[in-house]
Amino acid sequence: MDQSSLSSFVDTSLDLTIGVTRMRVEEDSTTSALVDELNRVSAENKKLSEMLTLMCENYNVLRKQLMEYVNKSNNMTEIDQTSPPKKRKSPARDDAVSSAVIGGVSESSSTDQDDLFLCKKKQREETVVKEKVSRVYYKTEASDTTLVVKDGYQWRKYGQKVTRDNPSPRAYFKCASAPSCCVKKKVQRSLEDQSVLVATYEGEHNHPMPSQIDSNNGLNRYISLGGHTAPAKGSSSSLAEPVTESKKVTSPSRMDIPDVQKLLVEQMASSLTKDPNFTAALAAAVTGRLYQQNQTEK
DNA sequence: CGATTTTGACCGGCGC
DNA sequence: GCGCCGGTCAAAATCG
Repeated sequence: MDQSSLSSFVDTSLDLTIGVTRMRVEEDSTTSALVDELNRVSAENKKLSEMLTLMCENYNVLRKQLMEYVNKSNNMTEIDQTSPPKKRKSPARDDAVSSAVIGGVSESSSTDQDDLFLCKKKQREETVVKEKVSRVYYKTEASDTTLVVKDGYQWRKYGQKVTRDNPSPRAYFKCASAPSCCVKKKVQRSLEDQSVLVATYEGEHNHPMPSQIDSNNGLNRYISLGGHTAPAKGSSSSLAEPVTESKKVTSPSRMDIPDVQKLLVEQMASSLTKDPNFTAALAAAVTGRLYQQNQTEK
């Protein structure tokens, strides 16, 4: 992904928090000061508009790339489905459902138990052969010791381990939103920045997000969808590469493109609206525009 | 009292 | 074959 194309809308830290109050000019202030102020506001307003335009363009480019990527992934799925599974012996009970559909969103009259069998079977094969793995960074309070990431889905924790490469414990979650959904995620604090939670998602949800509100109102601040890039450092307002990095996208269930787009838009919007610099600049720009209109009407 | 979390035990892969 | 390590299981503890 082209980093440079993204960097343009990353930095919203322009000092655009102009003194709006300054516009409440006292009556005895000179006209030239007013004109200067107006010019400045207009210039900044223009700059903001350009930033917004650029951001929209970048978003469109990203969306296009995502679409292409998803399409490519789907093609790969069809190819990979012919490849033989690797080792790892299956449990005995798997034989009972060996004729079941593996891969693909198997639809059917299968019972919940069958779903679980399939789920486990699929899961095992996916971990070896094909798996969609994405990594997401979340900003949290450094003092927050919980490994909870509010991403809109419901998760059930089934384990916690301290790994060798990172002293902070890694928590293991399974999707609890739907019984037949076997998406897993691992959450661990970043080695480099303890205030950043690294969530690694495996698999794809085969159901809609139960609560999209939660994903925006969560305690954790979303930083990026990204691959192996380092988590954003320093300013918490940084927005890293908004790309879902996947190792091999060949898991059976197809990605729901509208959902992904929606999620992407929500996450971008959430990141922007939570950025104090951006909101301040936006407020200043809107106020400036209103003020400008008032002046022209007079 | 059911649902959820915690945590030690267990399992399988992998490198030596 | 052995030990290490990551991942999962499941009984116990905790919570609402």
